[in-house]
Amino acid sequence: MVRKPSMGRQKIEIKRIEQEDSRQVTFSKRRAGLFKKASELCILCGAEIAIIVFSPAGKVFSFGHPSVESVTNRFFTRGLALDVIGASVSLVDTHRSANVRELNRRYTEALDQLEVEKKKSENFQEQKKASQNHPWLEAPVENLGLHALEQLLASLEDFKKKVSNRADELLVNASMPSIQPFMPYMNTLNPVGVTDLHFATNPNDTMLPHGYGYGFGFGRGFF
Amino acid sequence: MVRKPSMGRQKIEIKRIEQEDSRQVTFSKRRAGLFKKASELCILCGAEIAIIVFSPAGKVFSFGHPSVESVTNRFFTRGLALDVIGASVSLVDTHRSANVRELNRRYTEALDQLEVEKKKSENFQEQKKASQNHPWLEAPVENLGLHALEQLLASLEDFKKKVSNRADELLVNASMPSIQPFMPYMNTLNPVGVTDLHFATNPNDTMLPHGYGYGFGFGRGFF
DNA sequence: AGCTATTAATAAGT
DNA sequence: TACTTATTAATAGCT
Repeated sequence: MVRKPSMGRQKIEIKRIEQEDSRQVTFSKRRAGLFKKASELCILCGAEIAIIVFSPAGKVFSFGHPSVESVTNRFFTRGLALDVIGASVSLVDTHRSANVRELNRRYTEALDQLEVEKKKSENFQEQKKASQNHPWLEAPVENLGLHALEQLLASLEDFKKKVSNRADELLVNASMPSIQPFMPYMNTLNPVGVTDLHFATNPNDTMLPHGYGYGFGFGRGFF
Repeated sequence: MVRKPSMGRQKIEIKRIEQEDSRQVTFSKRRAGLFKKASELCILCGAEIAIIVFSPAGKVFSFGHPSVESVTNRFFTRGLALDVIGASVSLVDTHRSANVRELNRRYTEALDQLEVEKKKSENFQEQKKASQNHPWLEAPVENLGLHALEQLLASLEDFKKKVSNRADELLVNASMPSIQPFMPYMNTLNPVGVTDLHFATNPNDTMLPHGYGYGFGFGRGFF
């Protein structure tokens, strides 16, 4: 047999793949990889995970352990006590109203807290603006002794950590799209899903290609 | 220095990790890995992804591009014609459900925002504490954008050189007693940190831990 | 939190 | 779409 001189895996930059074919291949491979990782995380750590993936073409794929619905329901009703949730399932109007009132109360409460926190941050920002220009960078190093230099370097190290933390913060929290207009339903076309039925995972997971109309109202039955 | 003969990565079976501590660590590492993979898939292929993860302790983490809300809405309304949605329940019920859903969404949103704000405050407190010895190091890092941070790091680098030169002077002129405590700082101060700013995560994603200490029955424990 | 030795994932090529 | 292979990326076990 003649050996094939494969280039093997090459390093790639994480940016949009322009080549259509490669993009599709990469999508398939990586989606499979993602679901596998999720599955492993569930098994290894007992986590509950829901993943929904729309391909650029609009195909849907989902992974859920124990199921997408259970996890999303839990997510969207989080913060509500069990009795509240349980009561809501009854679908009795009276209870539903009570649940809505409770939810509303908590929402108001959260907004109040948010107000307080924002004020804190504002205060903080104003305090800091005074030193905006970093005048300490012009510090008279020439006059310092070795010991002082050591301390200075220690402080610089702390400062560098702050900068790193800030960078992390930006990367993680940067643009929380939280406050944005409610997404209209049906704003995208939904083509037909493809096959991805075989996958070595826990049978208790759901890992599905979609394309067949599949509807249970968002959060319905819980309020 | 004697080097440590780390065992390196070992092959593991994919089954529940019984050891509590290891499970925690693995959960954190792999959750991070999962979100990173998701982020890359979004960027590389233009996919839209929502991930919701509940740790065994009940803590929630989510990833969303463009947001968990938009993806889940798209998912749960997929394949349902508008009239079907309307017909499934009475008009009144439908509208009420929509309102409750919206309320719930805003509540969730508010909790997320709160999360971010609290983190900011925490960061602030830590910085305040850290910079007490050198109050002049108190710069408004938390107000800076990535670009500003890069500039700041550049300045920091210049400053570090000044400090280094000064240290060299002292060490050359004096009889070298305390080189040891000095060097470690030099290493950590190296401005390679600038590269950290370019982590390839799309700022349009949301990647959040949830529910720190809000006493809704979640968020306790280490996960 | 960091650090390696390894395993696991995967970009290209077929 | 599936298989192969050379590499890169993720991470298990320690500190």
